[in-house]
Amino acid sequence: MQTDFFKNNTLFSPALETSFQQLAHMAHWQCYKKGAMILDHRQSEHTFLYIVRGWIKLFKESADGQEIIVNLLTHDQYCGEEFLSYPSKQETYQAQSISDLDVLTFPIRALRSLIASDPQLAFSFLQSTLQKQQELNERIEHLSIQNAIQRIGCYLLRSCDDPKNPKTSTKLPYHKVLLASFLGMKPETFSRALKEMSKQYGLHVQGDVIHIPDVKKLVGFVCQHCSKVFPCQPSE
Amino acid sequence: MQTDFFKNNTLFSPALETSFQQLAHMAHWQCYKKGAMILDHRQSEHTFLYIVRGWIKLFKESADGQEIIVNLLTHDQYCGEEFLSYPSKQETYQAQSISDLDVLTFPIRALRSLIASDPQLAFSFLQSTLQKQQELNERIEHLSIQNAIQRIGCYLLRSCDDPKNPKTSTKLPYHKVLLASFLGMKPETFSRALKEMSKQYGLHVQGDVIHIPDVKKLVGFVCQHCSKVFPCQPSE
DNA sequence: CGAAACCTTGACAATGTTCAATCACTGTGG
DNA sequence: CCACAGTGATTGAACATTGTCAAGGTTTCG
Repeated sequence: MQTDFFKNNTLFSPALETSFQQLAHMAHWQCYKKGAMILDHRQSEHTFLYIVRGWIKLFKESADGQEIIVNLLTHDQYCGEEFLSYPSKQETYQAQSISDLDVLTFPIRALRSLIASDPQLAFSFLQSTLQKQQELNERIEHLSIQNAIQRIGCYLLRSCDDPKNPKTSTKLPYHKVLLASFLGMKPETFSRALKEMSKQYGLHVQGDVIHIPDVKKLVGFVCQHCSKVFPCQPSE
Repeated sequence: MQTDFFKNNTLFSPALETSFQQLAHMAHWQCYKKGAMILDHRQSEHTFLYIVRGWIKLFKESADGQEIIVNLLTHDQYCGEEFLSYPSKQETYQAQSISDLDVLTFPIRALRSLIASDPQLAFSFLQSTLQKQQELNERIEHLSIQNAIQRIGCYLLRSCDDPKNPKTSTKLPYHKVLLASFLGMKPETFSRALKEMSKQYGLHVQGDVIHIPDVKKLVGFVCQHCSKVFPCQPSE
């Protein structure tokens, strides 16, 4: 494994010069096909996973056997950082690829000691974690106060190709079932909400490609209960 | 300000010996009455706030003027850590005391440079942030899959006096309106849910004191969709 | 004491879920 | 290449949950 990858990466590049060799040494590059199990509960506890290409699904099972989607992650996102804290009372999960996938895996213990010895790397992880925390706070806000249509609309607006254009479009990166679950609703609700949005806001849905002909109109409904207004600047 | 406080504190105690003086120097001890405004948007961006005694409410306003509860925090919890990242794209908020209150305030810039220079303190903040992240993940899980009764039940079970006892009780630390909003529901829904829980699970509600006569029975309903079972160990 | 905030309740509307049926799409083996 | 199984997506109807609005009771605090 080359050190170049780490030197050109937002998360790792602030590290001390001496740390790059160690990172390159502990990381393992792995490739998977779509649908492969990447981590089980036991493995997740010992693995920091950095995604280079593709998508993964993090999930758990509820007491009554339902699958709970924890997160959906893509390139330059990662998971397992929670196990850097020690002793860890964090929850484990399972990871599965939902597309062809390239990842880097790091043994958590080795990464933990490196971070503890490299203040610059520690600070970079802290910054990145705070950023992630912000995203979680947004998800909580949305689940608390937005209805299904608003949550979907918010997702579409944030993932659209050209936010500045008055009309734009976007392509869902994975199945609607997954997205529905990630947004905290049932697939049927998701389907009906999309249909309703077509009627109300002229959305054009063709498979996984969605065209938004009037961004402003959609924003007017989607962002009304939120603390921010698209393109998601604080509303005050 | 004495250094003793920091040396006996989970978050700060791992710091380098030389950092304690600086912490003591930059921190300001402040006391407020119930209902005081602690931080406005502008101030929140520059302040790390550590609560010594009492409760605060963090909140924002939505585009349509509703109050959004971001968090409710009490002693040994803190806010403002998100502004340690720099340049910060984090969202600001307002803070108000909801009880008599003692806090420590830190100017964020000074704290940021101290953390950047003290690897042990940086690592401690990273650990603490990861812990907080875990809690946010739990809130998301609960908002996604639990109904109103389950969310309330989960809150009551986690805050009850004696989790091991088959019967126990708890006292709400603040108004029901706040708790309802924190749990993502309307006050009316909260009120009706408590009533329903009295009927179904024998809860006895007297003002802000709630008695749970049969913990096991309540757990059977509350924890069924969750990935953990009371006292909140992973269910697998 | 009286005002204001908090809390509860009822009637009703809006939203979301469940269950079952159907259709569309994809990949596999004959 | 086609038949077919399996998954994903949509739809309808019945139902459950939550929100809204209005009214009235209760508590708190100056």
